[in-house]
Amino acid sequence: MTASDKHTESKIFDAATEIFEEKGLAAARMQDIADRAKINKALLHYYFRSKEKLFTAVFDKLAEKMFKTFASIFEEDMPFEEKIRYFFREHMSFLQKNPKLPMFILAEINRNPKLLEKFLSKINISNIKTKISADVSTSLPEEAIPHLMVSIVSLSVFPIAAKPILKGILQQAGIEYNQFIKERMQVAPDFIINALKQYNIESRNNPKQ
Amino acid sequence: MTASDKHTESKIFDAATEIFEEKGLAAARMQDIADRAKINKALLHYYFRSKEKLFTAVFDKLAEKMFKTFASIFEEDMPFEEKIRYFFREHMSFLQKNPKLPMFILAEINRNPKLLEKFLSKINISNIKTKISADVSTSLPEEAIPHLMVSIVSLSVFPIAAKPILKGILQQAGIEYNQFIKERMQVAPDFIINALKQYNIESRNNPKQ
DNA sequence: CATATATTTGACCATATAGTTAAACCAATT
DNA sequence: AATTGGTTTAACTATATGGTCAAATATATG
Repeated sequence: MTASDKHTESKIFDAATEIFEEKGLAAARMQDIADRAKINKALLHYYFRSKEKLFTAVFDKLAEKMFKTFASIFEEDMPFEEKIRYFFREHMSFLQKNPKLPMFILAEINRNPKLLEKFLSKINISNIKTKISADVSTSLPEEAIPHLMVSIVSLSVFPIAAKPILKGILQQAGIEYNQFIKERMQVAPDFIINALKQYNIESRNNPKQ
Repeated sequence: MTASDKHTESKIFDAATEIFEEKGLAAARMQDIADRAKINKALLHYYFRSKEKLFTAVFDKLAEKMFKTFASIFEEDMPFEEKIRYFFREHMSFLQKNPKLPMFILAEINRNPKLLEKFLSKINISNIKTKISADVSTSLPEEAIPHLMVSIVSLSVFPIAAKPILKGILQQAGIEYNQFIKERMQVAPDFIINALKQYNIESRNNPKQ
């Protein structure tokens, strides 16, 4: 048993991850995966019975990886503002290192919503709402929490998911994409915190009831 | 020549639009398109020489449709706040009627960035920056304009592009997706305007130089 | 060492799929 | 009615692709 032999399964898995992330399920070719893993195509079917099974293995791993990064909003014990800033730093630098990840997850779930079910069961929404609610209870009504969450995710994920388009447009404006994303780690939390502060001010001037 | 004969080409085009939007280039099948158009597969090749050509025709039309909806930010002659609200109403109700559109464009450009070039040449970035800049010149420094633009697009497009995921998560929280999007037409512009107001307040308290 | 077990490969197979072709059909023109 | 030109179809081809298999090779075990 040579050194490389032992990792055959993980070599295949890694190659499959690259190909699937790049091309998506439909455009990915088993032969391409075999080539990238530098093994015979039949070995793919020896370790993973079918393309579908191999894809599911890869997707589950990547979806796990993706959803995990959202946890940092909830786990850390810090003031709300600091938490938002922390989240954007952590989350966006993670995404910058895995730029294909969000688009892959979005596109594949879009084409097969069944892929989502496994992960939905792991998420406890009301728990999340409660935690965020505690953070911003002084400034936001309960109903606004889901909107705040969606805004946070939109502002962090979209600029990465739309990388090729954004990169192209920024280029025309003489702006470097990676630098722009770096700035966003600061700009986006500022934006959110400002919006909430302003809300606070307005609700103090016009209190409900 | 019967009534339906005349529309063969557009029947094919419409069917292709549906299939491509739903499945993407790689997963779309010429046979499926023919079936949906209720014609023979050979007719596809009679009117559009190849799958690639048919796809390009469809993509160009849809990309045009997509990018056009952003124009409303720039063309209308109204105060900035009103313009933002107008944009979210127009843009998001358009997207709600075409929910597959943003994901289709994003995914296909992601897999083949060459598709972008044709449209980049049509966009005059500095012109757009100038227009927005004039709107918000009192409250925002020049460098912040691209970030504002990206935030606006993120907040409007992402919740539609991520529809299947968002719908699933909202369902768990007992929230109806379409109602949520309707609310967002109001919530998102509020959010943006609040953020800018607050920025204004802070920069007045801490003026540069 | 001999036997069993797991891994790897090259050569296949069946099917799906984009694309082609030649003939049929239809509608207008003379 | 015959001719012409555009349209439509059924049948077909070539190739790509996921998947299989039996033989070969390596590895572990008695």
